[in-house]
Amino acid sequence: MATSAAKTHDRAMAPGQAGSQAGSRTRPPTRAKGQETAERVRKAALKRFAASGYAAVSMREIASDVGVRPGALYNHFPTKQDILKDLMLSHMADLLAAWEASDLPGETDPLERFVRFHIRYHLERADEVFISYMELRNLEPENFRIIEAERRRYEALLTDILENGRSAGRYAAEDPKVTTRAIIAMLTGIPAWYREGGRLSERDIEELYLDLVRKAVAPEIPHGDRMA
Amino acid sequence: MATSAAKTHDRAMAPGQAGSQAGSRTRPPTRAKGQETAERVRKAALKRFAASGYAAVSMREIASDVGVRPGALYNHFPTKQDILKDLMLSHMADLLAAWEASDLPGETDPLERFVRFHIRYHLERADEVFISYMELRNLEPENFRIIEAERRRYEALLTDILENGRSAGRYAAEDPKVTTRAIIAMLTGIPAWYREGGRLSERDIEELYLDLVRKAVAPEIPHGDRMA
Amino acid sequence: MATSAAKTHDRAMAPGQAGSQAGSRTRPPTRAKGQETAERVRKAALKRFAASGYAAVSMREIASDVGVRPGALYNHFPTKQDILKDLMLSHMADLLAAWEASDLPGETDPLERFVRFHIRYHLERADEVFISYMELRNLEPENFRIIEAERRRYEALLTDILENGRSAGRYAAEDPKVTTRAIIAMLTGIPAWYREGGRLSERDIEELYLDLVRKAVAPEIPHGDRMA
Amino acid sequence: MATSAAKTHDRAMAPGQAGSQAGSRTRPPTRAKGQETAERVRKAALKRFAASGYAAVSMREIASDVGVRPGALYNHFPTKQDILKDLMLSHMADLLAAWEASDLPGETDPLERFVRFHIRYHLERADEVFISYMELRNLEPENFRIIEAERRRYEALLTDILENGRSAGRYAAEDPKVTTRAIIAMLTGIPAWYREGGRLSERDIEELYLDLVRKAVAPEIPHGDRMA
DNA sequence: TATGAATGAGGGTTCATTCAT
DNA sequence: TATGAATGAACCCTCATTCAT
Repeated sequence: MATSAAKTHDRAMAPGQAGSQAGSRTRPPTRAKGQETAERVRKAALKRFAASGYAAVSMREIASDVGVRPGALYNHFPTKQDILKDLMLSHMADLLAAWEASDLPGETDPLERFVRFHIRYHLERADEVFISYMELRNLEPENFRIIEAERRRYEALLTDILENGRSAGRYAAEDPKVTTRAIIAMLTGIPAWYREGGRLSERDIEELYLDLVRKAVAPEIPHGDRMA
Repeated sequence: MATSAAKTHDRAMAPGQAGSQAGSRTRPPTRAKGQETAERVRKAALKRFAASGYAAVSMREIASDVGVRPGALYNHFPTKQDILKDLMLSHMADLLAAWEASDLPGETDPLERFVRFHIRYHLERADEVFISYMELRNLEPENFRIIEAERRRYEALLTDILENGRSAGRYAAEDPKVTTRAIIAMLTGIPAWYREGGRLSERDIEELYLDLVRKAVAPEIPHGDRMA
Repeated sequence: MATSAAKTHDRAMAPGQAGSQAGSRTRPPTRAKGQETAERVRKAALKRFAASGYAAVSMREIASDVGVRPGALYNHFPTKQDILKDLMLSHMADLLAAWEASDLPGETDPLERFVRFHIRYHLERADEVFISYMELRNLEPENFRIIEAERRRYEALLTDILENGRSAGRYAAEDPKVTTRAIIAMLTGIPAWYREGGRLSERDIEELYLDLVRKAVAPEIPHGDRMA
Repeated sequence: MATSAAKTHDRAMAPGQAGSQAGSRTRPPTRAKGQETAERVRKAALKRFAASGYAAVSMREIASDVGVRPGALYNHFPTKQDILKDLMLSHMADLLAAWEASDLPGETDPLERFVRFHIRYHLERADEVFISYMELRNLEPENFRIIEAERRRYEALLTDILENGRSAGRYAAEDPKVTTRAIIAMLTGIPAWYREGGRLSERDIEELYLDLVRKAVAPEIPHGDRMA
């Protein structure tokens, strides 16, 4: 599946990303054991940040989850902030890479592709998504800028789709930028309430939201039933 | 205006609510000076919580904003958690009261009324709205339950509208509960990016989102232009 | 005695000094109990810094000496550095104030007055003197500048004496600035080895050093006994 | 030059000394590369200790200066304390060896020889001298005793000179031990303020201090100009 | 109603050192 | 001989909160 490829890709990139943060006291782990520990740190921090919020999570808690003393974390990440940065950067990189790799077979409408991709990815990676929205304000300014740029890149994908669709007469989003935000907000809200095993399957959700989105940007308003 | 009536109402209730929580060690302040201080605490906490998140804000910061020593805060709120609870409870009470009071003149379609009300209220009270979404996880369980109940009451307003509209054949939301969440997520996302004085006025936003919502729940898809 | 007056003076000044360090989170203690604690902190820190050096002393140790939890220290001094600064500033202020107040009865020669004053004061306040020489490098740059200026003021006292004495033909210090440093280094070295109750009394020391200093700056070398 | 011979001598002895300290877990390095690294460690530690003080310098900083990971330091010195001990022992050995080797041509007065030697050596090896005075208290008791013994040996050189000179009627130091300390304190203070390229050359300093010392211990006080 | 002073817990981070590789 | 990874202790400091005044 697309996203698992992305996951592999991401982890393959990670050392490069970490290496690019010049001046940090902590080199990225190079030995197998260190790489494993670093990955466990990422996973523990992700879970904790998603559950309690960055500010409410202590390095001691993360260390305890990982099964290591607090000081050992600093062999892998120079600061707590860097763990957050790493998680958010990886997430955005994964997300964009997964989009590139997502070529749902038999689908031709790009809007449908985007909606399905977004829902699936966001349900699958709920924690990453969650902290990427919630912890933006806990990023230091420079990190914030980087993440914001990635986010805009992602949103531009949908804006392009809407604009192209409008030129082609397929959709009628009056203001593609606003519509982009509206659709993304709508879709991104799903993981906040969706629970597996509930009344609706993931596919049900996809269909329902796809229908809402399609109609919202449909080129024409049906005959006599405008409201008000 | 509707909301100012609500505000009065809310403030009148708030001490009573606080007093009713069993075990509260702090008497509600009764003198004018104390009420003023309490209000300044609420305002300072609101700004800070919205800007940095509950966990990242210290009582010292709030006290400093208010112009008082930390210890003095405890004459007005028994704990930091109670400040958060107070803000969120007031917000939900205000929101529902404002809805009751909102009778936009000349409007007849309830969905339009809801959309316009929600956008206006959420842009006007962006900080309250923001913390009400962001700080849910920092509420103690009982407080969380109370807030969640209020939130569901508010969402039920829209669900009812959608269900009634469907019965009447005016809208065609296949799954009104899901559609409610979709619409509310969409609308609630606005304050995250909307800036006064930007390209679009608040009224422009209202029209654009109203159009999206109307079409999304429109009863029929026009003739031959389905996507794909 | 001169120095006890100075001590009183110093403590009377201290709040003013502390108050002048704008922006610090910690106000100088205002209530009697707080003033007492602050004084105990100063004393404990002085002893510890003199014994082990600033860098090797922990706030925990100071707190423990004072009989208080570490956090309580921060009600009196914003940082560890501020304790050091306070000690060194007070010392220099005390020293200069004590010089002003030192009017040894019956003495007329200013060089003698200086030598006796310096030896007495430095033996009496050995800890303050010691940290003022040893911990200069642990002062933050601005604090360092302040202390250095005070030190130069003190040294200038002796330089003036030597220059005036040279004009008057009483002494023959060829280079009064260098001679100042030489004399002060010589005298300041005393507390490093002098122990009360040893072979020599404090007065013995005074006489011995006074003799060395007098001869060193004596205007003429006696007849034929130059060395070499 | 005298001191470079001493330097060679010292370095030749140092490993042996280190090896002779019972219980040392670290074999003295035998291969060329290790010896080089050990020397770089000494140099880096010397600079850092002189600049910031033993307690304020971390093994990580030293390792970083050397271009090596902290763990590698322990191949050369068993503990941080041993680096300090090594530096101070070497310094004292060097100093005494340099004195032995110092036979300034044409000089006959031993006091002049001592003064010139001391000033030159202390200006040339300012860092070693500095830490040997400043870091005494950071030596473990046994190391302290060793260093103190060496220091007394050095001071005894001057005391002997003064005593012999007094017997011979050349000088008149009333209390040779006190005078020794006075002179050494005076001379040792020079590197604290002397800067190359300043108003005075090293030779100027020598002459000025030599003059002060000579007069201070001159056998007679010139006729009528006693002070007071 | 507010303050100054304290507590006890815990925050992120650094430390000297060890040791398998 | 050097490294990467870990330990366990300690670092300075901040926290929410209490309480006598």
